[in-house]
Order: sequence, then structure tokens, then C-alpha cells
Amino acid sequence: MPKRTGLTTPAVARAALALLDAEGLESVTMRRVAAELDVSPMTLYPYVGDREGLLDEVTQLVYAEMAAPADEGGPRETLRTLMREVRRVLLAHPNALPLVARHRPRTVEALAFVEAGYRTLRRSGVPALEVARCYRALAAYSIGTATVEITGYFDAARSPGGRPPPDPGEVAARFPHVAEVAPLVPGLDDADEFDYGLDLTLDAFLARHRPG
Amino acid sequence: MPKRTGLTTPAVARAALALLDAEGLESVTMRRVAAELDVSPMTLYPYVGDREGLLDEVTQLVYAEMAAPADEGGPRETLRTLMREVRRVLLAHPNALPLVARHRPRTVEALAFVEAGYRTLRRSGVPALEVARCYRALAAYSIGTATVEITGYFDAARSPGGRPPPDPGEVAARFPHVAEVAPLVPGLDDADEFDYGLDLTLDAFLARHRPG
DNA sequence: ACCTGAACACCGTTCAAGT
DNA sequence: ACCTGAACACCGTTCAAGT
Repeated sequence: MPKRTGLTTPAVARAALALLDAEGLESVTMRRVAAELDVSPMTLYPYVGDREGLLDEVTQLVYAEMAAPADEGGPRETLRTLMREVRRVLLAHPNALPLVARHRPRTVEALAFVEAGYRTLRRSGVPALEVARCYRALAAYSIGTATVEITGYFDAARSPGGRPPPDPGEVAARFPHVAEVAPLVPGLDDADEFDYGLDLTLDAFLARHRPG
Repeated sequence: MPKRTGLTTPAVARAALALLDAEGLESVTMRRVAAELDVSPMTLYPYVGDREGLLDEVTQLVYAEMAAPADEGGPRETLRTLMREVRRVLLAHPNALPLVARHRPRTVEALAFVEAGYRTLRRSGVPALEVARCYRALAAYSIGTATVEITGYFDAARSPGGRPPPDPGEVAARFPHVAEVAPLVPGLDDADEFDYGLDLTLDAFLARHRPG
């Protein structure tokens, strides 16, 4: 639809992604993105619909960065490679995590990666309905583990505004197991835990569908 | 610290939670919550620090609604009950999901539930470090599955702003497995898939720590 | 000590107008 | 047809002032 500015939807999304990576989600405003592109804020609307439409386009760019794995080796290895690629891209765009959690892959560029996952499972003989279940579970796994890792869910330091935490002595007295175990959680290695949980899931799933 | 208004931090958080449930996260503004309590916006600041502090307090209220399970039966049953309780509360406050994803349990009221989970595993003989790993994995599982379920991640209808989706014919031609499998995903039963994935994880985890 | 009003520096989006 | 400026109805937060 546009002409005079030479703008395109992906160009707008790319400017927004750069802003997202550099300054965070709350800095991705229609006005800031427009300023970055040297146009008036209202110019963006025909290209992206509204702010949430822009954020969806940004999410599609992130999905498009996930490279489909080569289709060699067993399904277990291929899916592991695929899931590590998801983790790699999400860690490269940590501020995009809330967007990935609410916009699924939709464009041709983004769906190539999804196709690879479905194809791997179907070719190894898993029925279509079971592939759907596995895909849903792996999507949840990606989002959940990335959230825990990226937000620093268990990092002690984060106490964002509000009241100070309750007296540690009181916590220790009332919740002895929290006192014992909680300090161990932030010391876990993110990559190790990712592989650990993924292997549990993949092993259990593929065992149910072993040919014969 | 306050006096003349009779306000307390939990009272402010309760007003904010009511607004969150009724109108969504973007309606939970300092000005709206203050209006609900018939005070000036600036009155809230001593009670909650800033907006994110208020949202953290709201999150603690949500965690506090998760009832600790009775400590009877095996760890598998107790953890299953506990995880279903997490799901129940998150579905009761769907708009709180992004908050749960960035604020962990912190208050005495919220930690009682966490203590129950740790205690169950420790009492059944799992070493503390392994309990930490299991807790981290279950937190990720809760957040991931709740995200997929609550946001309607796979529902076809959601196309939030932006361009129309690509031509379905083109998608089917280029991505035959997407065309075959993707329509099956939204038909899955959320509760069934929750239990399915949870059982996979718990079975695999507890098998590694069976006494003897 | 506790609360507030005005002000500052922002938002997304509508709408009428410009080229 | 494409782009824009002004305006509307909001934000969070700072600060000086009131009681």
C-alpha cells in the first residue's frame, strides 16, 4: 500500500526488533519506531495494523531466525537439535520472550522450522495426532524453560519494587525445606537442565512410539 | 507507614487483583487502582514502591491461593495434586500469567505451597540438589503449559492486528506436514495434555530416584 | 507523618487536512 | 493514494505544597 517512504512491513518490524533488543519491550512504541525510521507515527499504521500487530511481526522475525535442522540421524537427535536451536534464538532475543509466548509462528518464513519438526516425527512413524501432542508439549517446554532461564526466575537478587522480602530467619524457621533447597536452585546450569528435561520428555515420548 | 486512609499493602494488592481479573493487565494502572480505593495516585507509592512492585504484590496474592496438598500417599500422587492446584489457580486468574512468569513466590503466604513440594520430595529420599532440579523443571512446566493453554496459543482465530495470514493454499503446498498436523493441535484437551506431560516427567524423574 | 494537586514527559489512536 | 500534525484521552512518576 505504501509508496513515498519506501517502507515495507518487514522493514518496520526490523526497526522494532532492533529497538526491542537494545532497549526492551516498553521502548518499542509506535512513536519510537517511527522516529527511528524518520516518519510520522501514523505512517506505520497501514503497515502493521496497530501496536500488537507490529509486535506480532517482530515475533515472526524471531521465529524466522530458527534454522531448520538437517533431516539426518534419528528423530531423537533431530528434535534435540531443533529444540536447542529454539533455545539459542530465544536467548539471543531475551526481550522477545513475552511476544513468543503470545504469537505463534504464522508466516512462511517462520513455519519452515515448524514443518521440520512435524516432518521428523511423521517420517519416523508417529501418528499425526501424536505428533500434534508432542509439538504442543515441546512448545510448552520451550516457553517454560526459556521463561525460567531468561527472567532469572530463581536469581536471588531480583526483588522488583514493593516491600523488602520477609525476614530470612522467619522463613528458615517456618519452611525448613525451602531454606535447604531454595539456595541450590540458582546454582543449576541452565544448559544442563534444558538438556536434562528435554531428554526425559523425548525418551518417554519416543518410547511410546517405538516401531514394533 | 500509613494512617489517614487505613490502607495496607495487601488491600492495595487486592484492589489491583480485582481489576486485573475484571479488565486485564493493561487496566491495572496506578491511577485506576487509586481511583478504585478513592485515594490519589501518589498515595499508593509508599505501599508498593512503584507499578512493578504493585504487580509483584498481586502475584504473591495469586500464589497464596494455591493450597498445599495433604502430605499423604506417595510423592507421585502428592506432586500431581500440587501441580493440578497450580493449574487451577492460574486458570482462575488468566490475566496474572505474565506476572507469575516474572515474580516468584516470596511472601510467607506464598511459600507455604513451595515448602509442601520440597518436603514431599525430601521425605521420599530425593537428595536436596535433585529436589532443586525437579522444582525448577516443574516451575517451567507450569509456566509453559499454562501459557499455551491460557493464551490459546494454537487457537486458529487469533490473528492480532498486522497483515492477514499467508494464503492457506501456499502453506499447504510448501508445508504438507503443517497442513496435516497443525489443525489437530487446537482440538487437544488441555487437562488431558497437562496430565500426560506431567506423568511423563514425574515418572521419569521418580524412576531415577527410586529407593534401592 | 501522611496525603495530594499540578506538572513533566511520555503513550496509542482518531480524525481532518495536506500533497 | 499516501502521509502528516494536531488533538484526545490516557500513562508513571517527581516535586513542592498542604494538613
